[in-house]
Amino acid sequence: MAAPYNPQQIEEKWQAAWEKSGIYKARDFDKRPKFYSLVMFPYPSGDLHMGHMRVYTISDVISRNRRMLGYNVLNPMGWDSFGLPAENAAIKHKLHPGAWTDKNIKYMRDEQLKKLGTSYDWDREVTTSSANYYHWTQWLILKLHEAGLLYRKSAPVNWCPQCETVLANEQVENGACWRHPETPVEQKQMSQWFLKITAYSDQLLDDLDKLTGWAERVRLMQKNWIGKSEGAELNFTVEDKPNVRITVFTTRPDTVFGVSYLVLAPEHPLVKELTTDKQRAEVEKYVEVAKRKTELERVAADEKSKTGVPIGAHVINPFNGDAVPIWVSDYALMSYGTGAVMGVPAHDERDFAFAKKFNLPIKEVIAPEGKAQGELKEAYIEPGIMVNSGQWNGLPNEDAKKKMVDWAAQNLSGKPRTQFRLRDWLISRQRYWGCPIPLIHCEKCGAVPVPYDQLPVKLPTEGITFTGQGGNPLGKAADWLNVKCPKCAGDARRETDTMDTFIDSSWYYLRYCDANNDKLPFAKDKVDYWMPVDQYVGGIEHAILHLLYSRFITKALRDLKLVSCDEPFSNLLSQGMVTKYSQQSGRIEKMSKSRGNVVGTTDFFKKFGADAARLFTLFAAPPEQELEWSEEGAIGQFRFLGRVWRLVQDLIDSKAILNAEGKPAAPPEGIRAYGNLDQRGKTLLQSIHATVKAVTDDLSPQRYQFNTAIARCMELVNGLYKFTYESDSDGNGKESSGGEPGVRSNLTQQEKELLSFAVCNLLRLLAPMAPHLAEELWHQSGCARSAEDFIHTSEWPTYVPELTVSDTIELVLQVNGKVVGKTHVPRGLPDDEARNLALSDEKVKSKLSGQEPTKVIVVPNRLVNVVIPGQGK
RNA sequence: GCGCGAGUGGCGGAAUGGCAGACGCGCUAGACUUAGGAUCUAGUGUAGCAAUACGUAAGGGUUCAAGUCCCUUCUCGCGCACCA
Repeated sequence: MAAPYNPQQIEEKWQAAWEKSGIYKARDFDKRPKFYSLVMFPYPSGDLHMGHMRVYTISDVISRNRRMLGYNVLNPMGWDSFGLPAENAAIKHKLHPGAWTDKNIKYMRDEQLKKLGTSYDWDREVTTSSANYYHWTQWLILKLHEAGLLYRKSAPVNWCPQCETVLANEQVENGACWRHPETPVEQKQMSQWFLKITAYSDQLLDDLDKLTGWAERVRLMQKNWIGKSEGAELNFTVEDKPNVRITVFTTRPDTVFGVSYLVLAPEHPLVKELTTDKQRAEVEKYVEVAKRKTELERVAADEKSKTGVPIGAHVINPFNGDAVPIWVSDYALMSYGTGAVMGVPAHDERDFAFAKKFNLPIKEVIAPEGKAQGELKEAYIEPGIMVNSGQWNGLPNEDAKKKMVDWAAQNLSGKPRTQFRLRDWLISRQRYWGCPIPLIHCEKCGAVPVPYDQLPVKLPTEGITFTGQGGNPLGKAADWLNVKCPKCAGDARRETDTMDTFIDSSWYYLRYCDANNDKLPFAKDKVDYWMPVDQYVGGIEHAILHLLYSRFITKALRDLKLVSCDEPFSNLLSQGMVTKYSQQSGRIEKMSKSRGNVVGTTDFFKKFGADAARLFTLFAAPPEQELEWSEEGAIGQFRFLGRVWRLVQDLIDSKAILNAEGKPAAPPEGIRAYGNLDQRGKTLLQSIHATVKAVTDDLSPQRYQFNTAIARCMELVNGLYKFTYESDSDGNGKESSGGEPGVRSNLTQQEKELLSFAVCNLLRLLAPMAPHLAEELWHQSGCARSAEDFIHTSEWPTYVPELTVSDTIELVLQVNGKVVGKTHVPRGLPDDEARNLALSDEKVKSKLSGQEPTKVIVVPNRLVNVVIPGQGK
C-alpha cells in the first residue's frame, strides 16, 4: 500500500529543492521572450492571512505557466516597508521601527510566502526602508528636483491629527484620513514639498487609451480623478473700480447672460479688499467660521444648508454690462479653478439652490425649443437654443460656447481654459519612518540638494526616541539635523520631512530589474529589457493612488531619459477581496484582523497543505470577483489532490504507467493519433487533448479563468478513474465489491502508454496551480529524467486540435427551438443529411403531423431546428 | 444625484446567440473499512409515480433559437460626489 498524501512533507522537500536549484532566477538579456510578472508588494505588517494569499497565488500561477511556456520570467518580491504602523509599533513596544520591520519581513518571507510555494527570484528582493534602496529613492527625487518637478510652497494642506502628519489629496477620503475614517482632517497652512504631477495631466489622461490591458473601470476611475474640464476664464470688472477684475472659471460660458451673482471662496484674496464697510462685520464672521470648518463639514453640506454672505460690492458682466452682487460662500473652493464662480441659477443645480435660498434672480438663457419656459422649477442643464442673450440668440448653445469665448478673447475679457481636478502631489510627511528628503535648508542659499556623492541621507538612530508626542523625532536629532550648507558651507539644517511612502512604491518595479546595482538605481538597458511589466496583479484599492503615481513617475523618468517605456504596466488584473463570516458583525466581510475573521496560513498549511489553499482560492471564484473563504470548500480541494495522489500511486504500484526502466511508458512525443484504441481509449485520448487545450486557454492572459482550468483537470481525473478502475464486463465500478480497489487488470500495452501520457500531461497542467504535488508525482512517476529535472522547467503540454473533439457528436433535434430529441451522428455530417435525419425522426414527425415545415435551420455538428408554422410561440 | 458592474439550484460558480446548471461544496443511498477531517459507486433545479411541464430578478422586444443582444423597471455591490 502506497503512502497517503502528506502535503507538509512533500511541500517542504520541494521548496528546499527549488531554492537550491535556482530555477526561478530571471536572466537579464536572455534570448527567450521576456515576461515580467509583478504582484503588488506587501507592507510588512507581520502576518499574512489567507485573504492576502490570494493575490500571490494568482500571480504565481501566471508566472509558473509562462515559465513552462518558454518565457524568461521575472517574478520578484519585496517589501513596502516604510510607513506609520512600524513607527506606532515602535512607540508601543519601545523597539526601533527597523528592528520591528526586519523581524516581520523574515517571518512573512520564510514562514508564509515561501511556504505558499511561490516562485520568486529572491536575489532581487527589495526593501524600501533599507539604505541601499532609499539611497536611490533620494537619487531619483533629486533628479526630479533638477527637472523642476519637485518644489516647495506654502499651501493649505490636509493635516491628520491622529497621524500627526499632512496627507496628499488622494489620501483624504470623505474629508477624513484614509487610515481612519473616524478622524476628520484639518486644514493647515504649511510650507511643504510637492511633485508636479499636474505637468503630466494631459498625458496621464490621454495614455489611458493605450492601457487596453486594464479593466475599464480602473481606467474610468483614473479619468475621473484627473478630471479634465474644458471651459473658459471670464473677467468681471468690479463696479466703480475699473482696475480690479475678478476672473472666474466656467465650463458654461454660453450661460453668461444668466449670471445673477458672483461667488468668491472665503480664502479669496479679493474678499478683504472689496467688502464694503457695511458688510465687513458679517463677512469677516462668515470667513472665520468657514475657515474653522473641517473638510468633512464642508463636504457634508447639502444644498439646503448652502451658506453665504453678500460683500456689498458688485461686478460688471463683460457681455451685457449688468451689475451683479458679489457673495462669499464656501461652496466656491480656492483650490479649484480661480476660486471665483459666476452664479447662473437657471442652468446650474447648485446655483439654483443658492439663488432660491437667498432670493436671487433666476434668468433663463437657454431653452429646449428656443422659447423661454418662464418660471423654472429646477435648473435646466440640457443643451438648447440661446435666448435672452443678445446677438447670440437663436444659436444652439454648443455653437455659442465657442463663439462667445472667441468674442471674450477679442475684447480682452476672457480666454479658453482647461481645468484639471488633479492637484500636485504633496509628498512631505512629518514622520520619522520614511525616506528622508535629501535637501538642506540654508538661510543664504535656500533649499540646497544634498550632493549625489553624499547620498544616502540615512535615518539617524542616535538620539532618537519614540514617544508619540512632540512631533517628528527627526527634529530633535541635533547631530543629524545641523549641517553645513553644501553651497556656502554656512550653518544649515536638514529637511526633517520624510517622503510619502507612495514614492517608494512608485518605482520599485524598476529596481527589481537591477536590484543589486550599487552605482545607480538601475541600469537603463536592464530596465529597457524587462519593462514594461507584462502582468501586474493587485487590489482594486490601488486603482488611483499607486497606479497613478507610478504612471507619473515612469513618464517623468522617461523624459529624463532614464527609462524608455512610458507606461509601466501593460496588463493589470485587479483581484477581488477574500471575505468570510465575521462573528463580530454577523455579516460576511472582508477578511481582516480587526474584523476577527482571519484564517491563518500556518495551521492550514500544516493540515491540508499550501497546494490545497492555492487550489481553493483559485477554484472558488474567478479572480476579479469576491471570494468567500470556506473551510469545507478548501478541504474539498485537499480531497481532489488526494484523489490525484491515489490514482498516480495506484498506477505506479500496478506498473501501469512505467516501462521496465521505470520511465513513463508513453512515447516521448506523446500520443497524437488514435491508433488501435477502442472507443474507451479514444474517449480518454480525446479528453487529454481537450483538457490540454482548455487549460492552456483558461490560463492565458485573454481569460485567466483559473476556476474553470481546475474544473477541467477534475474532469480529466474523473475520466481517468473510470478508465482505470472500471472493468469491461460488469461495469460495476471500482473492481466491484470488497477488497482493495485495484487497477483494471486487462490493460493493454497501448492503454498503459495512454495512461502514462495522461499522467504526464495532467501533472504539467496542474503544476502552476498545485506546484508541490505536481513536482512530487512528476518525479515518482518517472517523468523527470533526473532529480534536478523539475516539472516547473518542463515544457507546457501541447495538443492536436483534431483530437480535442470526438469523431461522433450528439445532434440535437428541435422543433420551434424546443428540444424534442437527440441522436448520435458522425462529426461533419452534411447539412442535408442532418436535415433528412431530423425530418424522419418519429418525434419530429408527430409534432409536424403532416405539415410542411416553414424552415429548417441546420447548425453543423450541433442541432437541427424544424420550424413549424402557425403554432405561435 | 452621477458613473460603472452584477442578479443563474440549498451554496460557490459553468455556459464563442445553439441541449441552462460544467466543476466543486452540501445532501441522499449503497459498498468497504487497518474508523480516516477516510475512500469508492450512484443520485441530487422545481413539480410529478411517470410521460411531461416549468425554470437564469420582473416585464417587454429582436431572432428559427436569448442566461447571453436591445428597451423599461426593481434589487445589490463598487467608485465619484458643492470641481463651477
